[in-house]
Parts: sequence; C-alpha cells; structure tokens
Amino acid sequence: MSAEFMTDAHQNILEIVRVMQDTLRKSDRKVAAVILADPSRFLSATVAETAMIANVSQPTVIRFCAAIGCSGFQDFRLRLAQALALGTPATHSVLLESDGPATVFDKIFDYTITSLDWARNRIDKETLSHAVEMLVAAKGIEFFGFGASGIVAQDAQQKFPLFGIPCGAQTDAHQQIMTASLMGPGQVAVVISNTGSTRSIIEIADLARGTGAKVIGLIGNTSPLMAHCDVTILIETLDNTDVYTPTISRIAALTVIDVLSTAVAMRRDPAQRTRIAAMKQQLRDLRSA
Amino acid sequence: MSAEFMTDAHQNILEIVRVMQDTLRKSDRKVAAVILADPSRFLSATVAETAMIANVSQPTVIRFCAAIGCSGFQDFRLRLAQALALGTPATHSVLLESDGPATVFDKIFDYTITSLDWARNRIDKETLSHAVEMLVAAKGIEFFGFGASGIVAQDAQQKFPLFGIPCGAQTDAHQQIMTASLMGPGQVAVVISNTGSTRSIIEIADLARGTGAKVIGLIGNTSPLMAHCDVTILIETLDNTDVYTPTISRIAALTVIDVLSTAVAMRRDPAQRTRIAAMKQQLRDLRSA
DNA sequence: ATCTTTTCAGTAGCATAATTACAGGAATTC
DNA sequence: GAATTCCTGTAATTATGCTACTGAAAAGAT
Repeated sequence: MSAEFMTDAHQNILEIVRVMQDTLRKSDRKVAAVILADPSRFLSATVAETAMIANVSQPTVIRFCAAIGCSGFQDFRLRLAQALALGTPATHSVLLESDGPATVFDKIFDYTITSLDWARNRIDKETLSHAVEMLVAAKGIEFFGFGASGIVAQDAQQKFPLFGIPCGAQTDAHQQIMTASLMGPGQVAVVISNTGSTRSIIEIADLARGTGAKVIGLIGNTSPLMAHCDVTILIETLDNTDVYTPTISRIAALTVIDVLSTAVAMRRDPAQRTRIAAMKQQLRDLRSA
Repeated sequence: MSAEFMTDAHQNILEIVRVMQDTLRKSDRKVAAVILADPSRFLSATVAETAMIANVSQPTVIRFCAAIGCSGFQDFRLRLAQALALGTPATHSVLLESDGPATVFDKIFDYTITSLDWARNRIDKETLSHAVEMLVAAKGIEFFGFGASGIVAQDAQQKFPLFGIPCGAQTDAHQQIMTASLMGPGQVAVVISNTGSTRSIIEIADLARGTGAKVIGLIGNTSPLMAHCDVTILIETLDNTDVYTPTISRIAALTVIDVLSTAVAMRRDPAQRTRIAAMKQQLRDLRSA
C-alpha cells in the first residue's frame, strides 16, 4: 500500500491523522491528540474552540489542517463528518498483532463498509443494465466460480430460481467443463472470479461462448478474463492480499448478486411474486416458534 | 414510519429534504430542488454560492436550513457531508416497481452499507471475544446452516482451515445430524441461522452439546435457538422480509465470520503464516497472467 | 561554545462568510 | 376591498476563518 494512497482525498481523515501523528509539529500533535480522543466533539467546534481545547493558538489549528492535507478548517470538518458518518471512531484499518477481538471486529467492519462504498462508486451501471437485460431474457443460467467465488455462485443459484429462472452453480472443475460445454443459445453463463486470471475459468467462459450461450463476467480486477465475456461487471474493491486481510471481494460480489437478482425479478412477470409468497409461508411452517 | 422519526437528527438529511420538499415555502423549494439535483456540489459551497445557484437571496438559504431542522447553514453542510459519506445521493430506500437497474443498484448498496453499520453498532463484543477463545482452543470446528446460512457455513469452512484448524460445513439435514452426533469434547459447533427458530437447527445444537462439544450460535434474531447455545453472537440487521428485499443478514454474518477467523488466526501460532504464504503462492501459479 | 540558519508558534489584523433586523410586497382572509 | 399574515429581498452586524508578521526556539556550522 503506497504512501500516496494514505493521503488520498477519499481516505478516512481520522486514519490520516492517526498515521501522520508522529510526523507532525509538536503543537500540531496536541491538536491531533485531542481530536483522536473524542472526534465527534469537533464536529460543531470552531477554530477558536478547537484551539482552546488543544491549548494552542488558532493559527496552529489552521496549520494543523494544512499539515494533514486539508485545504482549510472547513474542509477538515467536512471530512471529519464523513469519517464519523461511516461510524469509525478512531479505528485503524491496519491490523496489529496486539489487537484484541473487539478491535479486530471494529477494523474489519470499518474496512468492509468502506470497501463496499468504494465498489459502489466505481461500478459501471450501464454494463449492469446490460447484464440485467441478458438475464431477463435467459432461458437458463449457470454460475461458475472457484473458492470464494464458488460461494458467490452458490448464493446466486439460491436466489435466482426464486424468480422463476432455472439455474445451477458449478464449483467443481470437471462439473464446470461438462456443464459449460452443454449450454446453448438462449442460456447465460455467469463466470465469477476475483482475480480474473485463473486459467480454468477463462476456459469455461470460452467453452460456454462456443455453444452460443452468452457470458457475463463478475470480476474483481482488470484482467484477461474480461476479453472472454460478452459483458463484464467490474467490482473494484480495496482488497489488499495480506495474510490477515479478509477477502472483501466476495462481499461486494454478493451484493451485486443481490442487485442483479432483484432487478431481474422486478422485470419479470409479477405473478412470480405470489408464488414466492407461498414458498416463504412454507418456510415459516418449518419453524417452531 | 412516524413523523418524529423523519425529523430525527440522525436521519439522512437528503431524505428529510426530499420528504419535506412539498411543505416548504416557494423559495425554499428552489433551494431544495438544486440541492437534490446535485448534492455533492454543495459540500464546499458557501451561503452566497448556494443562493446564487438557487436564484434566491442569502437569507432564504438560511431560512431553508432552519425549515428542514438544521440549526444553521454550517449544521446543514455537516449533515449533508454525513449523508453523502454513506453514499446515498437522494435515493429512497424502498424499491419501487418503476426503478431501473441503476436505481436498484444504488438502493441495495445503500441499504447494505447502512445495515452493516447497524449491525456493527449492535453486536456484543464480549460474547465475540468468548467465541474467539472457544475457537482458538478448539481441536475441530463444524459449521451448520441451511439455505443462505448454509452459504455462510461453507464460507467459514473455506476460511478457517487456512489457519490450521480442521473444520467442516454441513448444509444437508441428514449430514448435519450425523456429524453433530459424532462430535465430542474439545470440538466446537457453530450453528448459523438468521431466524434462530428453524426447528432442525435447534436439534443440531442439542445433539452437538450432548456429545460434550461446545456450541456457538450466529443468529440474526432474538430467538429460541439462543437458549441451546453456549455462546450466542446476535447479528442484528435491518432485514425486512419483503419479497424484493435482499437478505442482508448473510452479508453481516459473513463479515462476522471474517472477524472470527481473523481474530482466531492472530491468536494462534505465527508459524501458520508462512504456510499460508506458501499456499497463496501455489494459488498464484494456477493463474495465467 | 558561539554564531547563523531554519523552523516553529503566537499576536494582531484582515477578509470573508454567516446571521440578524428591517421593510416592501404578495398572498390570504374576513 | 381592507386588513392581516406570511414571504422574500436589501442592508447592516457579527463572528469566523485565515494571513502577515514577529519573536522565540531548535538545529547546524564554524
């Protein structure tokens, strides 16, 4: 993770303050300390109040803002408000050996929410619409994925039949090949891959396409697989591949699956809804209380 | 949705503006219109600029702020910043028949992020720590779940072995019974259920407990299942059970799984990490680019 | 160790932005 | 049709954020 990333305008300002704390001037550090101690207190504070709380002069507060990369005190307050809106009261997204479960919890939830936000801002809604069109028109759908993406495929396979579209999920290499080569026109293959460069998944895309089926890619990175799909939905996330960093990509992918299944359902015959209601009732009957 | 809820201080300010739009003065409505049209534009705008854009006088802008329940223009900007941090550019969380894919996308991502935030603020970190303790000490782990919770179970089963803990995931009713009754002391069963009242999952919890194994519950609602677990992690979400509302609960549950697996991994022998690094390398080799 | 240079933090003043007081005008009511 | 109420803009006021400058402290050089 590069240095310029840390000063990125979209980075959580509290995170920036925490990281830069040590490199700051002595007086600026006083400001940083009181802010990190109780960030929400400064949402409605003026420069004068902030200066008083930190026991420094007002220009020092302004200089502090400049030092952490804000264009002024106003800008700082704005970014503080945004940071606090995402909930994060002074959490640090990098996991440390010393972190207890509670801290790990805070950091991972922070990270997940931030990443989802990131993915949302980057997705291309036009290709998404294209994908919905294709799925609405599909006679059948097959989902393909390995590992974490296999989980996403299975999840999709659970959701789509609810709306009257027969579909399957293939997570085994051999099953994938068999299923892909037995597809045909009118059917849609959804290939799911975080890296987009796993060799076998590319082969699957080609196989399916060879039968006349359409191929939609749910891919986490700009990658070779994209060229082998009719429509590619890029789901960009903050996934750094450190050992302890959990894979956020599948969360984003699952949310996209929600979007697709919901959008498709809304486009199809409303009669489906009554059938779903009936099914939900049956599920309820399985429960004791 | 009660009236006092709509003017709640924690409510999304854009939502408030949208709802109150019709009840406003004529000039105020002009202000509301330009803000709703492009909210982010006003993050760094002054009163004078806002007034100019809306073609009204500066005091009107101030009066508009007061009308929608803000204590001033500053306060308004702050709340606008928070609203935009959660991304929601004038979306309405309820899905409408007429919504296109792009709108569905916005709404579902909004909803997912908000719900995750909700879950984060409500989870009990002490029981989470308990669960981590139990998992760290476990000789083996079994995950149980049906349907969407089955997906979560499988995901967990993929993650935990990375850190040297043998485990399995059971999503089939018969397999679940067999596996649960063959557990024993030192082992941990993790039962996953959104409702917490599915009859068979309660039986599984009892079966596992009968063998001397510990039972951890990942449950979405206060429910009967809780009484059958040694430790219960309640994951509260905004899940309303409308037909078109996607199940956010599994996303929250997956994130909790991330937390658990990460926290457990950090507590175990660091030697594991080198083994994981080696494994990741092998995975990389499977890729073409 | 002393002088020079550089960095740092505070005082004072300035410019801009938010707010309030007031007054003319439109809409509503009687 | 007159009176009242409610809007909305002009002008003045206040407070807030920001800049220029100066003295002090720290770092470096001779």
